[in-house]
Amino acid sequence: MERQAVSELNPTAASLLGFLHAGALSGYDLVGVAQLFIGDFWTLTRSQVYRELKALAERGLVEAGEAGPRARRPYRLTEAGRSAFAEWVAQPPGTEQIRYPLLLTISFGSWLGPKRLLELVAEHRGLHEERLRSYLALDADATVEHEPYQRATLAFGIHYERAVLAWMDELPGILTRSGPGA
Amino acid sequence: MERQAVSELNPTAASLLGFLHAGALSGYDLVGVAQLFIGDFWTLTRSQVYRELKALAERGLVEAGEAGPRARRPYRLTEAGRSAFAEWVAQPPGTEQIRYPLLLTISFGSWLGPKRLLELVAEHRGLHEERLRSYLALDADATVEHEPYQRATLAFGIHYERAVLAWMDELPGILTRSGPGA
DNA sequence: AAGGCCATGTAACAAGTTACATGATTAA
DNA sequence: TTAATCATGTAACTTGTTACATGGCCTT
Repeated sequence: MERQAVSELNPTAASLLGFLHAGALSGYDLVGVAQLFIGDFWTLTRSQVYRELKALAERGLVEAGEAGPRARRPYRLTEAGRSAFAEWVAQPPGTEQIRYPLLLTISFGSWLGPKRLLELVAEHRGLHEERLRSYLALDADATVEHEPYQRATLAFGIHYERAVLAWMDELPGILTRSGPGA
Repeated sequence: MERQAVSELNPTAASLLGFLHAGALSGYDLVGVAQLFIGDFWTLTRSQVYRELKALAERGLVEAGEAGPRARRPYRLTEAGRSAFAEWVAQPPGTEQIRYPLLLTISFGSWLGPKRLLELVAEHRGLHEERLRSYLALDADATVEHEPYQRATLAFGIHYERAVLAWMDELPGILTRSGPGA
């Protein structure tokens, strides 16, 4: 059954190893860093991070240092961790996953009717506008030295948010044919 | 603590109830229907479906009929299930979740360099082209009577795939400044 | 020096995935 | 009529989420 070929890593764990290249960090810090750098397209929570750190420590890919104030425990990358990460990052990434509850609701839109649906969409629209604005600001901000890789992921966000907004803009036309609902 | 207010439903379970409005279906059938109608923006697996059906049956929201051939057990919506669904569908949907491993890899792109990254992107590109093609075909196909709600979700897919492709097209420009890698 | 807030972590539960099991059909 | 295939489901494990616990830090 081979529980673990050589060093199978899930993407979340691998990302943690990636961030630890910059120096030892506590679980709490890692959550912050991860949310900042990959949070827009890779959700993770604190509990996950702590669990992964514990598992990584058991596998010898990280080492916990002595606890500081507030039980803060810094984790340091080991050599094994370094090479496990290198192995992971070289692998072809899998396909994306999207879970969009608004689309579900629209799928079952016949229970609500176009009017109510468009209200719901309008509520979401603001969020997407705001995200786009913040992405564009980041993109324009020359003082933040983005390395090209961050620019690349940022560009994705910009394209994505624009697509969502464009889609929302054409929804009234799609939904209001064949009789108004509710 | 209130384990379950009146009829808390997760979106997956709610969708199953939604599909059961059209008549009794087995778990297997439900997987098929769901994959067809919402599979592009809401992943679900067989095991999940069976588990949810069992849970829904325990809560009286569906009823299992007698097993047919191959242990096929059809589930029928109850009145309670009907109203639980109605309640769910009326609620404002949550925000979307995206998990895109390719973006993760790009985030850690400094370990690979632009050349290798662009190869990875090229591999993914085909998939997105194909999805876009199939969406456009569906959209153009007038023989398939789409109700507007399906058109609406389809339109999302089209915008999304176009955005991904456009993003991929501008990646070489973003990544190849500041020295070629690998 | 007391009260409230915030950093840090854990535990319990829910949802998602992978691998396996079994019995009907179908085709050779 | 046996072997192959496929429909249907279950079990075991991994990942993700929510709620809670604790104790240092800051403010008054």
